[in-house]
Amino acid sequence: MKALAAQPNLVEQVRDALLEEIASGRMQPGERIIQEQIAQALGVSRQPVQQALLLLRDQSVLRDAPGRGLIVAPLDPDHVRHIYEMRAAIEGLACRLAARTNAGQARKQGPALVQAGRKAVAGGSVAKMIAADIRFHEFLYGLSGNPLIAPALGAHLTYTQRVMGEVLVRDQKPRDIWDQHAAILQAIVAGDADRAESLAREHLLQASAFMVSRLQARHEPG
Amino acid sequence: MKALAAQPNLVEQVRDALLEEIASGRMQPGERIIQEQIAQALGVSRQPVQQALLLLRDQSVLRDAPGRGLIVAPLDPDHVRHIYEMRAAIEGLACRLAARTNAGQARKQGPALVQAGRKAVAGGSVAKMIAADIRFHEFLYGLSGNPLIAPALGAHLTYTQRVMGEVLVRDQKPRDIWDQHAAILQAIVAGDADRAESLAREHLLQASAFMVSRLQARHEPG
DNA sequence: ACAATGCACTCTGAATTCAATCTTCGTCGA
DNA sequence: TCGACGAAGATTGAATTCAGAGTGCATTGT
Repeated sequence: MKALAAQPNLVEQVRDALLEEIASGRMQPGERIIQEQIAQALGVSRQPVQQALLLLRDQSVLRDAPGRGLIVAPLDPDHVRHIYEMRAAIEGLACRLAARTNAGQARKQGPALVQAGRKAVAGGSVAKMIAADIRFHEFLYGLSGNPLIAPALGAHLTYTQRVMGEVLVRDQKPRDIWDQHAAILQAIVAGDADRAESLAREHLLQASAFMVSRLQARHEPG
Repeated sequence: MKALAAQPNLVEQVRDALLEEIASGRMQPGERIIQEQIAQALGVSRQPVQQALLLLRDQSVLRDAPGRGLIVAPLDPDHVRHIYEMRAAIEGLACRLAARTNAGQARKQGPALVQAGRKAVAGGSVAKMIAADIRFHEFLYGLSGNPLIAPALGAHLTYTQRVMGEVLVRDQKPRDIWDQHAAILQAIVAGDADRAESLAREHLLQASAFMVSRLQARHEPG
């Protein structure tokens, strides 16, 4: 018999709902968070809301605004740079580990993801491009065999998602990223750990430079 | 005027108290956590306790034990290995960044920490050795200029602290780690990012191998 | 004697209530 | 007219209460 999936508790549900709101842009950076509002909107009490907010604050998706509670963390270019630095380091590790221990699974499941990504780009929907990109990166985390990687990057990925949403809407050069993804995958399949790591790093550093410059361009003249 | 230190809220205090209990070994791995007990022991209600537990669970200091609440996460050798992999990647990044941007501060404040560490080793107190080690590593995080690094490793450091406590009590070869620390510092001061990164990685991979082997040796015959 | 069933107790997740703090708006005085 | 003081309102942190789920023990039947 199959274990029936215990529905996640309210805290998880609230957290996911908030992440969705933020990632989609329906909650703007800087926007103030009022527990009671969230609670009413979701039809729960303030208690699980408060706990979910605590978790999000701890992962700096939200930020303390002394005196006025919590706000959605702004899309600070510096912060974006910091996030990509972390991602470069950790995903580099993920690819190194994946190449060393999981080349087989990479060969089996990877190409489908790359293909899906290229299709999303061809389709032109920003949301789908972002979703495909994130799925690919999460796939890498899984391949690594180190269960600490995914949660460590979870919050940052959400943030990244927001940034990509902001940036890609009007400026899309996402074609080449799937070439890079394919190259990374190839290195993993080949079991070349050093190469997989350095490709992943380069990929993210490039993405970082791109995102930061776009964000700054958007802020300065604005 | 100095911002008067708002005393941390109860959640923080409870979390720190629990971390202290766990790190010191007064709470054993596998031991069950009962909210009401903690609350009474600390003289607060269950509410802040519950929130602190949530945070600790999210950082896998605690673990779900389905049906019986939360337990202190056991000292699993695999988990230790995973932690050190992460640390190697992230601290490698920290040292690279530090070398690139903060050599001056490293030169000014680093040597004192190394000296303090060597003194702690000479003194023979395990608690002080651990404290000095952690202070040095946190110093590195600060030098990096990336504020995401410290919180990302915070929980893992606590865990590491526990492991070191378990291991070092009866088996101490901690002399050379301060030579390694000194070498890392030197590379940072010299602004040699590549060298700083690779030294940091090596340092942690060695530490990992040491800790894991000791833990396994302790588990298998026991 | 052993296994299965039922009951009581414990514990957690969630809701509700309470108190303290911070903000903001209005008014008064210089 | 500008600034300071004060009161009212809003909002959060914390305590208390409530309900549901699970465990373990006792009891009963084979």
